[in-house]
Amino acid sequence: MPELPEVETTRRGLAPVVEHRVIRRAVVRHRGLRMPVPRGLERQLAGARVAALSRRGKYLLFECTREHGESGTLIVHLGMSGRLWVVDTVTPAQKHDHFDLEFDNGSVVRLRDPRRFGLVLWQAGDPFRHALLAAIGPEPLTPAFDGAVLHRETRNRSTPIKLVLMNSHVVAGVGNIYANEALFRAGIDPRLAARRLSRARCDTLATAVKKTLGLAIAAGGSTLRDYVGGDGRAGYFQNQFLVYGRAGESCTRCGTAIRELRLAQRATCYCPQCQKR
DNA sequence: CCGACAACCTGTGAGC
DNA sequence: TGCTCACAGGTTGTCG
Repeated sequence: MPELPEVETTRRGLAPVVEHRVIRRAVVRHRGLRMPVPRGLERQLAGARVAALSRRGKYLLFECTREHGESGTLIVHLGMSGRLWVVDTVTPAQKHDHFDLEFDNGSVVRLRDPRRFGLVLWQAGDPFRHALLAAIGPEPLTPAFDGAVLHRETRNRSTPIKLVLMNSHVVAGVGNIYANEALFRAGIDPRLAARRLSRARCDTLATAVKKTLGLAIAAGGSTLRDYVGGDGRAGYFQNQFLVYGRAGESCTRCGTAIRELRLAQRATCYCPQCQKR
């Protein structure tokens, strides 16, 4: 999927189009996403104004208000293959276009998600009352995530450090690509048992996560297959990958061949020279 | 609580 | 060309 940088890129592309605009109608063509698209969502959205488009981890939050009645939030997650971008009302929906948000100015925000691991949900009132958002870990790009958090979260775990980074209850939004990249940047072997990470290396790793995500956002995210941001443009961070997808190629830092193995069925790429246990 | 694993679903590319 | 298999950016639920 889009990881945090791709979701943030999508958010930045969509925000100028949707913020302060009124939703004319919502169209649901397929309710069978990872969780069912709630019945009555179309009614909740029609006539509502999007006050703000925000993000929490990999979740996009369309914060909706209305003149009369309760405000609430449209929660969208892109799963593995979801894309959200702007079309116009005459653009025909294609096979995997499951959801549209049509605005009063004729812009249509369209969700395409072939694998249907994504989510389209509604939460009345405070969106963080939703169980999915309430359970999520700190935002990695804020001070709420740091070496101290990582240290605390790793003390009692024997699982590989990479899987802790990818655990959304520990830190929000870090997926497979950026976990690999951040561990390289921090010089840490992805297989290292989490509890064996020293306090100092927790600081290094937290910093590396922030750096990696920040650079990726600045590059507009990574374009794999046909991902595009909310403004329809491709990201280019994939050209800056240091280890991900580079098995057999030489390490940019030391020249050693990058290796690949599987952790929890996920491709794990690392430099055996630069990354230590 | 932790950890390993299957499950959800479709598309694509590699290998034969 | 076409078949089969492994794998792809994520997350949840189940079971030990």
